[in-house]
Amino acid sequence: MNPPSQIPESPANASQKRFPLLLRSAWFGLNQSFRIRIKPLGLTPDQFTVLRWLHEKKGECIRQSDLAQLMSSDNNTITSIINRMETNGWVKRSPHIHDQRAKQLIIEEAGESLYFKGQAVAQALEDEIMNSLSEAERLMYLEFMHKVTRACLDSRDASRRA
Amino acid sequence: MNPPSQIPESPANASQKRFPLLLRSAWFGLNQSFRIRIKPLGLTPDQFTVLRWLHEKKGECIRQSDLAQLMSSDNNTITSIINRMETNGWVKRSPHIHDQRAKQLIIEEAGESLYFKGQAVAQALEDEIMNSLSEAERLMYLEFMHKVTRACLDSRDASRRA
DNA sequence: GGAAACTGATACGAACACGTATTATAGTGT
DNA sequence: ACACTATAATACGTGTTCGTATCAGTTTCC
Repeated sequence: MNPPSQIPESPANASQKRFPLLLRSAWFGLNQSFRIRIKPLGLTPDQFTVLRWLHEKKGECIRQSDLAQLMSSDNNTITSIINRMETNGWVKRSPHIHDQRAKQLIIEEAGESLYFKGQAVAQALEDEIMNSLSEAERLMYLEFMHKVTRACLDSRDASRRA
Repeated sequence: MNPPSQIPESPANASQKRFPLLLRSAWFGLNQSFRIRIKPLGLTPDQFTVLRWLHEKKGECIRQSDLAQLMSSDNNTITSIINRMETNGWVKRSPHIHDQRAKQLIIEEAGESLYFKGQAVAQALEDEIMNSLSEAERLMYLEFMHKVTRACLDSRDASRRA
């Protein structure tokens, strides 16, 4: 009675151009690709993201809640990620100078070394994806994406306040 | 010694326009906003996505592995989501006609009713986000996004085969 | 100075993501 | 018929996401 189970890939399917579906697939695809590629390093994508921020903000005082903001995440998630990474000796917690509730995060040498290895993989992946657009398209796309991302985060903040 | 902890929001920060960061923030923002808004329905975003596909593909024979493909997910995750949703009486598993290994997924009335309520919320959210672009920009953006999404999924598939 | 409101981090539990292994069934080639 | 390979679903373990509650320290306002 039913046609054989097939995944419609390219038919005139309107749902293929709906923003939420595209965003979900793009994120899952990118994340899964990156996960597979950095697995030999013993890193997960989220752990790499932590290392990236701590590297780029080195010299600044980054608290766990700052990292949560930077990663569009929350304090709960950061706590559990940092627990594992501290156990592995990639980052360490230091007391904050002015606020005794807060903990300053510092990237360790082992973590920095891992970061550099992961960064090469990340850059190659980013270039590969961005090559699907021409130079001119890419500039416009990133501009649009920036606006849309802003709208998504604003919507979240509005929903939280409501 | 260090400047006070602050989240740089708008400075000339090149990392603000990097695709992986934008994609991550957009996805997290959208997903978090949607989660908050449909929480009163007792649904999670992923459960809603399941309902959406089962509704849109109603009449076709959808196996769990088909759903995994449609959602850019995998069989493990689908199994556990369907377990919960079956317990709630929103979907049910039927034996597949031609393949005794497979299970056909069918949306129940309670699930369909929930879907319609969630769909109203989802559409409002999508419209709200898309309003950050003009009509012309939106068309171009969705076209670019489609290409980029395709590239992300292709990259994942290539990484899996490697 | 002191009560109230707020914030940073954590504990705990539910839901989701994903890797590996296992079982049952299908398909393939000889 | 037979071995070989592939696929559908599941069980189990680890890591991530997020809500709620809790505790300690901070800020605000009277």
